[in-house]
Amino acid sequence: MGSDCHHADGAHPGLSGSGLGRALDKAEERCAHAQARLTPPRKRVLELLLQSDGPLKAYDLIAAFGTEGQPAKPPTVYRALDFLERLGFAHRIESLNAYVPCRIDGAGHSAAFLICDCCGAAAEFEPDFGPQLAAAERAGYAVRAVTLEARGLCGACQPS
Amino acid sequence: MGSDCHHADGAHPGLSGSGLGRALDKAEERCAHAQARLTPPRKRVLELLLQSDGPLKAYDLIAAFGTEGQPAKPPTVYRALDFLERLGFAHRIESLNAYVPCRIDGAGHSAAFLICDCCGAAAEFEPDFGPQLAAAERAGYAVRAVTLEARGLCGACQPS
DNA sequence: TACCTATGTGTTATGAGATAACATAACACT
DNA sequence: AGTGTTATGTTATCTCATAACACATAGGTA
Repeated sequence: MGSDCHHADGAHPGLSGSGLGRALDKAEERCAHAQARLTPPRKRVLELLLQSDGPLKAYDLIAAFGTEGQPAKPPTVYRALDFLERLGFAHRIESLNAYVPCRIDGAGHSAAFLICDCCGAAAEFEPDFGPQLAAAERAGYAVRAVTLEARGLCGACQPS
Repeated sequence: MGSDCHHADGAHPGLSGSGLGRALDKAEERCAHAQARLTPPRKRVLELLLQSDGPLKAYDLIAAFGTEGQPAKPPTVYRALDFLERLGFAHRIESLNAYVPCRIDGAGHSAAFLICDCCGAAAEFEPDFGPQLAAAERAGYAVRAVTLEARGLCGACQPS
């Protein structure tokens, strides 16, 4: 689980029990608003992401998908991930080939992460893309989504 | 190269002739300074990147590597790319699984791109990561490298 | 010179990540 | 019920990237 080092994991702890239930209920609600369906495979993948303490690889999700230990087929999970990303419930962390649930309410399609190269934690933070969007506008680009990934060491993993 | 659409390619044009030679000479020089060696495979990969009009996939480089049409072996190219990234001569664009030569003098290990989802152009721009670095500091992270990728449409590909 | 150690290269094989293509099923509207 | 649309199941395959090990070359140093 995201912990390749001896340090405390500075990441978001996974949800469980009623916290998890509430998060899934909220997702259902948001889907209803958006005329989208949180079908069983989609819900299952979201649940796995929410339960996790850190970024999950697609094949981790595939392996963990079945409740009796049977894995999913890759397209099942990749389709669910597409959906969850489209609706802003999850983000792909490109530099990790991994996925996390969105931690920021209504963050749309943009996201920013602080990624610890030691413990694997990926902390999502509120993106302020002001200067970058200004630069894009100057260049005549119409920006649809922005992702930022900062690699380094989290507080717990720094030499001190 | 990089043009999947009917629009003009807004990207950097590839270098050739003396422009290419000058860029490679400059790279040699920077290597000498850094006590690093721009060996033949490394130079060849850099040359291919510089010649291209747009981002190149690793396997494009592998295919184009040999001057008589023989491909390289994957590790040859991946090692050269590692080197070029380490020295700041090239960047990997994560959301494209592709590589570009660095267009910004002495940009270090951080980079920002405007990526056109229509024509595939990837324009590097001068990153101003002020707000993000401030946020990282508040969170106690020691940031080593930042990459930003903005997806959208370049000027030429917008509906108008 | 002869040796040693770092670093870089060549080669085979394989592991990880993602998608194409097509059949079937469920929904939602009339 | 009939029809269009959206989602799922399934097989196979494609693309991307690295492990592991043998060999070669550069540069330092006794």
